[in-house]
Amino acid sequence: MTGRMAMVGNKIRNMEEFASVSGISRPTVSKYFNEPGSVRATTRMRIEAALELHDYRPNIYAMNQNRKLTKTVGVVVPLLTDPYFAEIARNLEQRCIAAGYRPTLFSSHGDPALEVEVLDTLRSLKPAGVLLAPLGRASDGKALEKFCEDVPTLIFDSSVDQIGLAFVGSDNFQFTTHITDYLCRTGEPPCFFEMKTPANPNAHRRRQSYLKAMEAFGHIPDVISVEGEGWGFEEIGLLGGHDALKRGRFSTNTILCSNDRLAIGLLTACYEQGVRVGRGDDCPIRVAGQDGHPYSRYTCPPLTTISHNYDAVSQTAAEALFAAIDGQVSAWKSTRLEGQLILRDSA
Amino acid sequence: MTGRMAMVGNKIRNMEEFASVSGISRPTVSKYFNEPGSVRATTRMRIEAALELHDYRPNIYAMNQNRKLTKTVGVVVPLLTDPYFAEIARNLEQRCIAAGYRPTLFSSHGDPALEVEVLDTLRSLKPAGVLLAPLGRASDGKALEKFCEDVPTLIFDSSVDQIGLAFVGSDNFQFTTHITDYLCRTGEPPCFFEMKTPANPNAHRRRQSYLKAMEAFGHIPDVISVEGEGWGFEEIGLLGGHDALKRGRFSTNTILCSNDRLAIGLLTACYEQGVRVGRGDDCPIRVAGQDGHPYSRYTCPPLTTISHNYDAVSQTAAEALFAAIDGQVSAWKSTRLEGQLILRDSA
DNA sequence: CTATTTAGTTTACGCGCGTAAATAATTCGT
DNA sequence: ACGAATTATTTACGCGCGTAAACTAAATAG
Repeated sequence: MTGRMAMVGNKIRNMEEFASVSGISRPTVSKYFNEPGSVRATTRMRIEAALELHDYRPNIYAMNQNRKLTKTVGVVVPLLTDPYFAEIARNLEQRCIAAGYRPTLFSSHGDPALEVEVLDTLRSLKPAGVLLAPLGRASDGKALEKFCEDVPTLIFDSSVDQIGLAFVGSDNFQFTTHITDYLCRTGEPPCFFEMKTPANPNAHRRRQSYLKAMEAFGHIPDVISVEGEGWGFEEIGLLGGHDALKRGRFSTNTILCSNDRLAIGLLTACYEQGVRVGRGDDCPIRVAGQDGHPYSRYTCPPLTTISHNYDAVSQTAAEALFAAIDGQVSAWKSTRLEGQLILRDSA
Repeated sequence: MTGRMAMVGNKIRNMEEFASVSGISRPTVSKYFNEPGSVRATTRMRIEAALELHDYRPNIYAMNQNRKLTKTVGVVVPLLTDPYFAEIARNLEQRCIAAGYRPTLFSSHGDPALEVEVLDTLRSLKPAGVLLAPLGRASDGKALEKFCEDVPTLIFDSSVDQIGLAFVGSDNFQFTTHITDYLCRTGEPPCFFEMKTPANPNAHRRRQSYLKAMEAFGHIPDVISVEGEGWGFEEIGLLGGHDALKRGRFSTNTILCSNDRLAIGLLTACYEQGVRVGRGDDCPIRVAGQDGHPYSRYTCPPLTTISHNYDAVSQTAAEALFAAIDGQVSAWKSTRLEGQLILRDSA
């Protein structure tokens, strides 16, 4: 229930009118809307009292026309239909609102051309800042770089060069090292299941990290790279999994997937071939993922994975952006947060 | 690759400047940006040639300030982290772009208060129209109705009274009747697994439809309503499923779930209790869902479901809205599209 | 080639608000 | 209670573009 009731019949058309009914001058009312704390408490209360009665809202187009920086914050993710990005976008959105910004959500839908268009649209919105998760490998690096010069942009999730204000994401080396370590300690050392041409640079880090970890533990690594383009990871995992299973491609009984969506597809392939997955003695293989995907709890068996710290990533990203918007200049830096191992039945 | 290159050094600051460098008067340039087809072909080409060289974009705030209706179209869904809504939002977004509108995406995040806030925000954006999927039962009906009076709004997915321009969604009666029929013909008649207090009115239609279908087939219905509030359907299905399995609550070997997300949770519960699901003789139960959730292909076993016709729903919804925006008045009507049975291994 | 239609140009105003400068009123410290 | 500091008011201008009116140039028809 908002407090708006008993509105007086005559609608307020603009700030001028609202100022007169509230008994405050227009410039002061203007100040109030741009920063409620910038007017005296008594004045603020009088304005808010008038607001209750007349439910006036300033015209956002007129507001933003002259302002150098708007209160808009753009949030861009590569693919909103991926629950991982949907979840982190939701998280960021709420932080923006809490900080007094107006978040606007965009998805590149896995398409580099669309990503550039989104950036163009965003530029014309004159946002105070942008939280951008690039497509990765497929991104138009030049376009991203140019955009970052024009608009205060914080890169998250997957880093592309050293652009923008800063980078915040997960420590993919720690992810893979940690879960590889776990798998080695609890059973056969894992082979690594991944896409041959991943869309995301994090995938490369994870493979490298797997190779390094296996070497450190004195095991022979085995990477299974499956075909498949685009962002339909589950389907790629399914098809690649079927193929690898049929050809006996897995050299150990433990499979570490490059990400959870791939693992979800692989689990389905295992199921369809009657291969029971889990850590029990009756299970011929174990499967683990990486990301802490919202659905990883509900796979069969529930997926052992190493999860992003969603809260910490989005909090760090949002706060870094807001600080930069507030003028706190600081050198570019990369923050990579550790993930948390989530032990479930699949491995 | 956009055609923008070789930009001249001096940046264009406004339409006045752009008009002069393109050799066209400002009012004509203004007409062009509002409707490229409204200027002569030769003029259009001259403007577009200048556009290649100078990459000017009109200030959208100044544009929208005076225009009665903007080119913005709001797309509102109850929960963007639900891949079903994410998918339909993506679909609608692309149709808006194709039709020359600027879609803006909003999620109510399952919160009625947020839904009202989204509507308020939307109102101040002066959108040409809105595609709104309400939260349902929890929505503030008064607020929705008032909003629909102010803004051309098309309701989709779940209908709330007879508000807005029209309603477009799926025919939930057909959904449940069809899949119930299938289940009855291929094995034991199903019992119905649902939430006791569903957030969405479609759930009520589905239960009623189940009851009616069972009666028509001469079977005794059995509805299992599980506890649980909110939008975490998988979790509710998981907990409710565990409970129902332990207590031997399912009266037949076939379970029809009110929706796919509930089914996903139930499948996990079955797995965790060692109950094999499928239509084979070795499987003690069958499970079916409803919605055609993007992940239903990847459950174990893959989920038999009845799928929304995503394309048809979004196309019908978008076209109805665009027609209304173009001034084609027509009486309120409700369009409910049939779903398609997707046979997989779970039932 | 002229009459007529169609499209572009000039000119001018207004939208709703940000914002600056000078001034007036209020608050606060002591 | 007084002067100093803070905050509000008055006045005025401009942002970038939509849009209307009167006019002029170009395209089209016959």
